[in-house]
Order: sequence, then C-alpha cells, then structure tokens
Amino acid sequence: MLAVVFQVRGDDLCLLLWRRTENPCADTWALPGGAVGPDETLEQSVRRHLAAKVDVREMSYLEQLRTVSDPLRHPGPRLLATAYLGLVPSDLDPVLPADTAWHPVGGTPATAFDHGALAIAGRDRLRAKLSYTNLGYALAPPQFTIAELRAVYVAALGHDVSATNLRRVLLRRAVLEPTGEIAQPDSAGGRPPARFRFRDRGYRVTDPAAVLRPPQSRS
Amino acid sequence: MLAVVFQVRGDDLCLLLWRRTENPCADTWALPGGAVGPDETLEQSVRRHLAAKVDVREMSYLEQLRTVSDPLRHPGPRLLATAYLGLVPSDLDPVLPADTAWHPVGGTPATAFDHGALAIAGRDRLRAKLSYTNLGYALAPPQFTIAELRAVYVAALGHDVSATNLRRVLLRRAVLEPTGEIAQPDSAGGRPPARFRFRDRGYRVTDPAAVLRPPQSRS
DNA sequence: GCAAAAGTGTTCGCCCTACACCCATGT
DNA sequence: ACATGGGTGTAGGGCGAACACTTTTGC
Repeated sequence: MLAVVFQVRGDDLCLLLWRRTENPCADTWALPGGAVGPDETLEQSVRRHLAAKVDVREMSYLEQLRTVSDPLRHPGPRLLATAYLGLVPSDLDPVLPADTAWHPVGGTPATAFDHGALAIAGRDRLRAKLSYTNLGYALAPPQFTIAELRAVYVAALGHDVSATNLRRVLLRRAVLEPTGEIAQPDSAGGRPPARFRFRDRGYRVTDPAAVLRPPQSRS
Repeated sequence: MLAVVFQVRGDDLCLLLWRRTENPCADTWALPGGAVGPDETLEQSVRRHLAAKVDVREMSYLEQLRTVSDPLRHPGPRLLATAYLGLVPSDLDPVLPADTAWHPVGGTPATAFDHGALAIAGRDRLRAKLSYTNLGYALAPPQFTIAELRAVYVAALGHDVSATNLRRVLLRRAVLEPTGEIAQPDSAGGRPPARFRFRDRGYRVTDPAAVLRPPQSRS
C-alpha cells in the first residue's frame, strides 16, 4: 500500500517522500506506505499509516490510483502494492518526521522502485480532474481570493491560468460562491478582492463533457 | 483477481458471468476470476484465466478498474481482489463453458459478493470513456456502417444516439475513416451505406475536454 | 493624478445538437 | 413514382479564451 500525497506549497505542487536508508534502494526517496492490517480496508490503511508516521491527518481527498503487480517491481518476494492519490489543503503544514519531506514535482530526486511512475500517474490524474470536477477544494484553503486560487491552479496544473476565466468558469458551474467578505488589498494598493469558498467540500463532477449525451427531452 | 467483461450482443450490452454451484453464494452469478500466479502480473493473470476457462482470447481492451479490500466482502479469510474491465468486439462469439453465460446489464440476476457493484463501476467507466476516447474500436467489428456503429453505441450507452451526429463527431475527431467500400442496401431499399473503420485500434483520448487548458502560444 | 489589482463587457471561434433537405437504391 | 434509409447543409445555442475596459484601492 502506497500513498501519492500532493500539496501546493508556495509556487510548487509538492509530493511527500520518505528517504530510504536501507538497501535495496538506500539513499533514494520513496512513497510513504506500509503493510495492510488483516481487518482494515486499503483506504483505512492509507489513512492510518499517514496519520501515524507522518502526522498527515487532514487529507481532503483520497482516491485509489492503481495496483501494481509486476513480479520484478521489487526485489525479493513478489509484492503487490495499491497506490492511493491523496491531497492536503495548502493552508496546512503537518509536522513531518526527520526522514520525510515535501519535494516539488519536476525537481523530484531519484525515486525507489516504480514509485516515480506512480507519482506521475497521480499528478496526471490530479491535473485531469481539476479540469472537469470541483477537486480544487481539496487543494485550496477554506477561503481565498481568486488570485490565491489562481496560484493554486497554476502550481498544480503547471501552466498559466487566467484569473478572469478561472473566475467565470468556476462561478458559472456553481463550484465557487462568494463569502461576502472583502479581503485587504495588497500593500501596493489595488481594488480589494472578494473572498470565495468552494460550495461543496466533497468531490463532484461538474462538467461531464458528455458528448453523445442523451437527446434533450424537451418540455 | 476478477474480470468485468462486456460485449454488445444484439441490442444489449452484456456482461460475462459464471454460475456458482457451491456455497457461499450458491446459485448466484459471479464475475470470472481466479488466483494470481507468483510470477505473473495481474493483467497477465486476467488474460490467462479468461483464455483458459472461458476461451475469451480476443480481448480488444483491458484496463484495471479497482481493487476491493473490505474485510467483510467475502466470508472466511480476508481476500483482496483487483477487478479489470475487459471488452470483446461484437463480431466474435467465443465458446463458453456450460456454467458461464452473457447477461444483459440491467437484467442482471443476483450476483455474489460485491460483484454487482464492480459490474456497475465497469459499465460506468465504459460509458464515460466512450464519450471522450476512441474506445468504440473495442466494441465494434473491424468494419461497419454508421447505422451498425450507432447500434453498438446505443446498446453500450443505454440511450438513443443520432446517427447524423455520431458520424460527424467521430469523423471530425479523426476517430473513424471510410474504407472506400459501399455496403449493400437493406432488403427494403435505401441508399447503400459507406463502410468505416476505426483509424487506430489502440486506446486514444480524443477529447481532453481540458477546460483551463494552457494558453495558446500563438504563432 | 497615477499605478496596481479586481472585476465586467464583449467578441470571437469552436463544437455539438437538431432538423430540414438532398441522394441513391429497391419495389 | 414512392418508400426507405444514408448522407449533407445549415441554423442555433452554449461555452471558453482573449482582451479591452471599468472599478476601487494605496501612494
């Protein structure tokens, strides 16, 4: 059982990694994980390990990524592993043990086994779902201005995003709602921005984008 | 390891099921599956079991669905199972053992354990991917008229599809290409239809639908 | 007044749907 | 000729990107 945990920190999308000190793969970085207990589900196991070893309790989203099974993926006896994609909101800063740290994806160091491929798969799944779901709620703090939210999307997607269009798209889809509050303008002046929140703090598909959708039953 | 295998047969999307004769869950229908060998990947295992026990060799598509892990999902010792989604083209008719059969989804009989939920998950994944990928190639025969392809999509999606729009969408996306051949008209007359094929017989995402896509680098 | 940042109006193009119409064949 | 099914033309709506413009603040 492995966890691909992302958090936007500063301008980067970061991945939680753990430094291996023993062979095999000593001095490389690995995904956090561990054995599954006999009476827990895989998801419970992920949450347990992350809470116990890494003090990451506030996981805003957790989804099964995939199960890897290559007999050669790991030296020694055949080892299956189910990887999960986890997200942590950008306003939290969980305390980490000395051997674990956040690494910007892209500047990721050498990773153990097939963990690098799993991290890429997780990153791509995150990026895809940011486009057609409300998954941003899992990366963003409870409240934010459009500019702050834009920074989260830019970090996660890895390319520029227009604040104007981000605002319009997410409001039209009723993903965001204004809180009514107005934030303080930047030190350099400027119009004070409105604060927003995500309407739902649970996963929702907002744009089925279903081409070939069922014909309109006109009223 | 379990397999959720679909094929369009006639007007129905059908699921391959196997009749259990022993307890637990005697006289219910179950997904085909079996144990994973020590030196094979999960995917190899799915292919092996289906080829050996069910004579389904020509799987046009195979994708991991998810791994279920509930300790109570199965009586007795805790049993993990990774489910795969498999598709068989509609022009094949593999010979099946006496205890296995195709069942129209929707008219599915009582299923064992959590297999019903896995079947639904597989069906929904198939339906979603038909909209934004070229996955139709895995359900359709090598050549077909638009009317025949439409029948496949109607069966798989479970709702009506306009032949006019299906044609245009799939041609614009360069998913289909004409073979140049013209089929015989129906017995009742009518203009003879052109034959088409899928341009790629491998999985391809044709409509990233990526809202929030990277800004245009205008030339 | 001026710079800076937020927010709005507007245009443009693309894509999908729906529906009317034309085409090619059998009877 | 007419019915039947295949194929094309076209109009309408929706949505997102781009960009100009207005609003509200600090200096």
